[in-house]
Amino acid sequence: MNAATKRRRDDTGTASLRTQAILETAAKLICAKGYAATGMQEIAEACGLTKAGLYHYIESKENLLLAIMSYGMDLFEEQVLLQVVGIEDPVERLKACMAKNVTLVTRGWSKEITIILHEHATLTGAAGKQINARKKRYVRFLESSVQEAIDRGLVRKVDPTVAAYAFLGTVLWVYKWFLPEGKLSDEQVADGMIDLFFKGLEVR
Amino acid sequence: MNAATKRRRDDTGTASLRTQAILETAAKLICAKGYAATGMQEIAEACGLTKAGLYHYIESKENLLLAIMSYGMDLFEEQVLLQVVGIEDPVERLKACMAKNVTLVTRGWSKEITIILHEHATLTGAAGKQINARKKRYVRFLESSVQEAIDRGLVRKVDPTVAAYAFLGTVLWVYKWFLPEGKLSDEQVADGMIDLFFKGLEVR
Amino acid sequence: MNAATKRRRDDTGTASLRTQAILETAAKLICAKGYAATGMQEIAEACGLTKAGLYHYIESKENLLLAIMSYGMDLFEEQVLLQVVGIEDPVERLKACMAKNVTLVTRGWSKEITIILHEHATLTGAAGKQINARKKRYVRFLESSVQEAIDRGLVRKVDPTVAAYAFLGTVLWVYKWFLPEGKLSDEQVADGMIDLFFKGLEVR
Amino acid sequence: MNAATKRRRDDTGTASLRTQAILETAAKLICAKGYAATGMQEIAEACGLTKAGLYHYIESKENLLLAIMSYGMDLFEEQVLLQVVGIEDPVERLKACMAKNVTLVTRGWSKEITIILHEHATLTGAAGKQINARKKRYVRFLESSVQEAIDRGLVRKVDPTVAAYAFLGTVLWVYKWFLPEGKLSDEQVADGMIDLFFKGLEVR
DNA sequence: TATGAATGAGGGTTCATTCAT
DNA sequence: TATGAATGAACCCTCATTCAT
Repeated sequence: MNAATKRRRDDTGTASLRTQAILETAAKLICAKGYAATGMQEIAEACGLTKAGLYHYIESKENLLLAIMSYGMDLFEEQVLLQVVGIEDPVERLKACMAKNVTLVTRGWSKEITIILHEHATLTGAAGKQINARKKRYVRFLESSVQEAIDRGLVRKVDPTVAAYAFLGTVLWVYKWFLPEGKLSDEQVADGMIDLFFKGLEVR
Repeated sequence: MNAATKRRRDDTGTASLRTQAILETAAKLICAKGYAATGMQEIAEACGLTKAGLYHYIESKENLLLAIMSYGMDLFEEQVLLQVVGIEDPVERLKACMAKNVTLVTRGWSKEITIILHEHATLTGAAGKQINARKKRYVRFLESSVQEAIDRGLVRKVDPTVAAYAFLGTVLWVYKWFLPEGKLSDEQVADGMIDLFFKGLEVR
Repeated sequence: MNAATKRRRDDTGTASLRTQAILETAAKLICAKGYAATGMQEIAEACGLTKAGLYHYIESKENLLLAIMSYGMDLFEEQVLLQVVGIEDPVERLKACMAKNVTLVTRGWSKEITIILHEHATLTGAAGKQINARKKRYVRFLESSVQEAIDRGLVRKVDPTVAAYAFLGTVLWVYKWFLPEGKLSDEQVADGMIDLFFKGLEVR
Repeated sequence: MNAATKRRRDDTGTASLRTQAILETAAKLICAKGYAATGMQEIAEACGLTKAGLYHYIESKENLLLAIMSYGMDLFEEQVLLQVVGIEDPVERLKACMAKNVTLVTRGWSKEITIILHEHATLTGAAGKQINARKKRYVRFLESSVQEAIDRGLVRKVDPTVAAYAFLGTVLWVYKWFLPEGKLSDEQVADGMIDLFFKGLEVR
């Protein structure tokens, strides 16, 4: 129960400023090169530390990834879920959610989100379960919002699971191709996708 | 530059039967564990070869991945693109394309497709460009089909690029969550997604 | 079931000539500096190999120690136990055993024996159990020989366990102080200890 | 060369109360896991200190081992040698010595003794010489006691060196196998060994 | 075609130790 | 006295690759 332990992390909870900076740096690298292809050496150097020095702030490489992903999930929940759960109309809720979600992915802000998406099978064991549980919660939220909309007669009778995953695919695939300097602005993408997802491609 | 090299493959062209079998085996492993996490040792063993023996059939690990991906693209083009390019009605063409594409992902057939999707940033340099060019061709095909449908007044005026990537997200994200033994059959997923993508979520 | 596995070791069984040489070299180093203080680097260098090359012959450092100890136990059983188990008179048997045992320790032959004695608590888990079981067999052999001698009225009524461990202490402690070039020859030590152990220190 | 150093210890001389407690704690760990396998981190933690804090009390890990061993030798000399040097009859002296020595090893009291015995080759250089010199003194004491007994006609004519090392082997090997909760009490072991060593195994 | 042997580079991690505060 | 931060060196081990046979 010494000070070091206290200040560092309470298991993926809040971290010291320095630790936060390290997570940030590590996320940038892992996002760019992939988890497996990014060495601790490299991360340490990017942090202005030696490999050994880096280990004052993290427990292991795996744990570092978990911390990054946890932070990413925090970010997502704060910037997406928390912003929309209060919306009463389930269709408006889903539309707002899609907008927030696309923006989160398109804005350069969040390498963490990209990492969560790309390294979806990297973490195994307890750590993997921890992250997957939080992802699952999002799927459930989407499913139940769709179901609620169906019950209210606001949307057509579709399978909520298929709809949820179609929603996610539409929104998250973006990380694979979107370029901030490309011909499409993030708003164009968000608006276009909402329009498509809710109104469909075909003429009415 | 020995005889073996000459006979082997003309760089992602047709391969000998034995080489084909090796690609198959390697794909299974890489699909299951990821490229970086799959060792040459492991691959060699699974092929009933020693590491050194394996190198008679492939040039390098990177090249092996390229070969797998190229084969995956062949497969995709043969089983998806080739089946639908002939369809005159652009909407029917896109619907058939989506059906074929979802099926390709859901059916266990093609670990190669999964690898192409997951390792989308692993290959760098010339090899990466080669694959990306073929992917781009698919995007262009989707975009122009959408544009054609718009021109004919069959679908609403949407941004063809956004539509193409929404199409892709909807269809390809499936590899991240679909389980063959899950509660949804592959047909349910394909039909559900076509329905959603073309008719939209909201009531008309 | 490839050739490599076949030729190498059938789990601490017979080893290839090269492997034998490596065990020999490693034993010399570990004997001199202790297991924990001897690096794989060092061992590899002494074998004229790189670290990576060394790993073609061994599985791990722990396994290397196990192999050395197993070989030492083989040596011991062959040069001590096997030579004396056939002797009918239990007292003569124990005397011969002591002679052989002292010689084994004093002769420079066997760094392996020294390692077994010194690193008696280093190996844990299954490997440790394996070696300990063989040691225990030796203790049992001594105990039952003593008991047999008591039953025949050849030796005084003493606790066989105490006698067995006194025997072992007398004989094995030698490894801690004996120097081949010292003032005492190995025969003097062996004879002196047999005399002492069986006749006792005090005048009769 | 700060104030702390000055006050601390005059190299294996008397230590402050706090230092004593640290030696005690460190000895417990080193005894249980071995010198090489015990980390400074671990020791510091067990002392309720950080690694850096620990270094206010010790100079180095090697020096810590020396201090423990020195303290062990103090203990031994006080509890064994000092208790028996005054005994006039050399045979009684040796018997008492054996009794005290066995007890010292069997009683859990002294991890330090176990460390001295087990890590007999760990300390090198000046530190190693220092401890070995004290050990040698014990051997000389045993040798001369035996010689004295021979001169007085109390024991048979044996080589005093062999007798001394047989004595030590008998008595010290105990640390390798004795368990406080085993079937033999420490008194049984001590009595049995004295009986054996002085009267011999064979019937008279 | 296929092998065992071998390697250089690097993997993540831990070590005892130092030092400004 | 005691700390957190930091380090260089070393830890055991695995990697993709090469090459004589």
